[in-house]
Amino acid sequence: MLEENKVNHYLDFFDLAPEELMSLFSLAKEKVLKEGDVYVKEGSTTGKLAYIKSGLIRCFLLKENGEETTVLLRWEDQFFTAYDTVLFNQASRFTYQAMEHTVLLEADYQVFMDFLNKNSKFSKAKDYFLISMLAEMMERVESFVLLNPEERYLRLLKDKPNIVQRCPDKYIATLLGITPVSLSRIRKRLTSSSFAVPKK
Amino acid sequence: MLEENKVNHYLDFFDLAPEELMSLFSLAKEKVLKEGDVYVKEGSTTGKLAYIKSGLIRCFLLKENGEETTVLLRWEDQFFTAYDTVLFNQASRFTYQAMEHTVLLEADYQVFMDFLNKNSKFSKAKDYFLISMLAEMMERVESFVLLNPEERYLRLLKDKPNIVQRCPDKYIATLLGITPVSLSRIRKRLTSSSFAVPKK
DNA sequence: TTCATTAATTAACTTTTGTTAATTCAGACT
DNA sequence: AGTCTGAATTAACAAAAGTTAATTAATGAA
Repeated sequence: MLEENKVNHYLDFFDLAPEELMSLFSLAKEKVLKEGDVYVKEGSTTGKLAYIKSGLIRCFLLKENGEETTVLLRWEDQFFTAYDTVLFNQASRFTYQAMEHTVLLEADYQVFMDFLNKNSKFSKAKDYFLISMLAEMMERVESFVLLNPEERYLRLLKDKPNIVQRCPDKYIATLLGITPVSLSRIRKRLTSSSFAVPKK
Repeated sequence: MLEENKVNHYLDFFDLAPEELMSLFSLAKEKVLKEGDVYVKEGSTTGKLAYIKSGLIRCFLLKENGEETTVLLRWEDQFFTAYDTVLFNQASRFTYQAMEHTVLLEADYQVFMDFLNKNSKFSKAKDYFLISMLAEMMERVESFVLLNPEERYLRLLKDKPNIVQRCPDKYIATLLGITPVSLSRIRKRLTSSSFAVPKK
């Protein structure tokens, strides 16, 4: 289960009674991943909804040339799904891998949603995953049309300063839509312009 | 109202009875925009959900230097909202403008959602806007991390071939995260490599 | 501690994009 | 037809990013 302060946050946020929140959690089971473990493999069709209690998950595409492109990074207190399966109803083109020791609460997406649909008390909770994910993706799209690669890197540092210590640069680079070589140059430019670039 | 074939599509898609679908439409009213009309202005706090019966809407940010960056294009049969207001609960940073004669069905977002929440028959319809918007934004994010500007342009042409005739290049360019000059060069490169670039 | 492996940086070079400005093109209006 | 306006193209140059490969740094296992 969750810690006291997070439970209270969700009670408030979803506007639920404690028993109601408990009934939601009863649908989920805990899953522990160690660094490097694959949670969802390319080709998988398991429609899971997962909440990250702690840790870091990387969603990436393995290209024909053997290179990996990071599409998403999800960390503690965020939800995620293999969105190919849940949104597009197809086998996952992506692999979801733990970048560090990670603890998930996972539930079957459809079972969870059906449960939420049975009682309108849950309507707020039901929207939460979709809305928060959509909000984040909109911000991500904005960052691509409004910012250049250097600015996107700075924004990521602002959003999640310790990501640099938790995830290799080569994965961060492709997440930003650039190559690792280019990210290295950006870091150098920032350093030489007296910006405090986080050490690895 | 909608044409017969679209009504049938939504009855099927949302799994509703005709009367139920009608009750949804009764919440919306039609709004006609002519080319250049502003639908939502920067600073607005009206939380509307709109369905585009026909036409094309551009969502853009006006930057300090006077330049406009297109963040979204939405066309016929798509939903949209001033997402700043609905997702982030803040005044819109963006302006939504009709690029051509456009007919909308609009409803107050909160009134509409509250109505849908009252009856679980509507749960599928309720998710539809969020899921389809999220799916599209995920594809957009993918296009930025997996494709270069030329490939993003080609993908847009594939998704919506007539967009080139309906929207000036300078707006398409910023939507792709590049400058109008760069898009012009991409079009030239494609032409000279015997690709059939659509005429304006 | 040493060795092997992988990540990150640097270098050299090519390609693309950004920027600014000039030129050409197309549509709207008188 | 002629003029005006803004879009699109082109040009010229600077800046940044991609690519490939070499070098250095960091990490982990024996």
